[in-house]
Amino acid sequence: MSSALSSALALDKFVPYRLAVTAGAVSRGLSAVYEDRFGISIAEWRILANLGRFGVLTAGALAEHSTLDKPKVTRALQRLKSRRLVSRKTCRADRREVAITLTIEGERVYREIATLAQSWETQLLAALTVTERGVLLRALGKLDARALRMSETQDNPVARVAP
Amino acid sequence: MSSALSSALALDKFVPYRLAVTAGAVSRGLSAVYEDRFGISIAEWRILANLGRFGVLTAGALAEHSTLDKPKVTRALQRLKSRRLVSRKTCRADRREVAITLTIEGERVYREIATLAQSWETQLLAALTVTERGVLLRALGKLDARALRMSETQDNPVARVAP
DNA sequence: GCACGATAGTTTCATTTGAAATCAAATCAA
DNA sequence: TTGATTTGATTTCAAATGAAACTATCGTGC
Repeated sequence: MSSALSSALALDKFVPYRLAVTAGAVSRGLSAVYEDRFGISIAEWRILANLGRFGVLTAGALAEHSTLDKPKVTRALQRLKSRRLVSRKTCRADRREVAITLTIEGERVYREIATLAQSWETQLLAALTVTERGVLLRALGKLDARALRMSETQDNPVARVAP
Repeated sequence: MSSALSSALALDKFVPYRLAVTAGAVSRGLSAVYEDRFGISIAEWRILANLGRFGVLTAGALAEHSTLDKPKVTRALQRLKSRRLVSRKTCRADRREVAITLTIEGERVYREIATLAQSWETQLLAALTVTERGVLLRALGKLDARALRMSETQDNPVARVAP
């Protein structure tokens, strides 16, 4: 019935669209698990996760690792600080920087959520074969790198993407 | 140096995180291409794309197809309407529904962006082998379905995910 | 018919967002 | 030094967001 354009874009095979949809569904599904149980937002969880993984980080490093913008990091840290899950200390060497670490309580919460997140992921990945999981992760890495590279060269008229 | 927790979650292998990061990079990269050139937002493009693909759709169907919430659809439609890229008509059969179609100009813009988007995707996918592309799309589909299913059964204590 | 609840779409409003401005400290140049 | 510039982090503020309330219409039972 509905008169689609002859040369219409096949959205169901269009990778940017499919990525956005799946990432959204997965993100909402997982965050629901810890948001209502711990009152932790996605941004807050990303920060906890990176602190759990890397130990000490500055606010800027956190922004980079967790791909959050600076104001989001500042605000998430304020909430985490007020709940005593992280502690902040201006760096001796460069007093513009703030070193962030998990408190004991922060580590406890991190570990609880990490366990939950991991078992949620296990259930999710049960939908895939082992091979598919490997290819998926590798493909995501390649696409990520390529997308960033394309964005860079986009703004910069001198540089070109290699063929 | 940085004292990571012994049992830390390996973020670089954690699928929900990797999906979010890659989807974000790809989405930003692509939208930059049409946002500055056409002044079309992501939500607006999704609507154009679905109209281009399906011809006529109600606002509700658009929301479902494009995974946007209702207010977002309403507002995106207002902007598209004011730019005369879509036309609205209340349905004869059920006068609560509004049938949306692309105008001639809307079709033109749709086709232009679709062409751009497709060539952008081609450049992106050059990072992957043909096999990887296939596996990626299939995996995304499976993950999407599974994530939705897990979210449903989460809220509903009776249902359980099959093993 | 007329009340009832359900559904499509819009609007409201308190919250969230993020680009740009700001502040503070470090680094560079003269 | 001292002024100019850059960099890390925070704050501001206008715009976007989305849950809930609302409006309009539909279908159903009485």
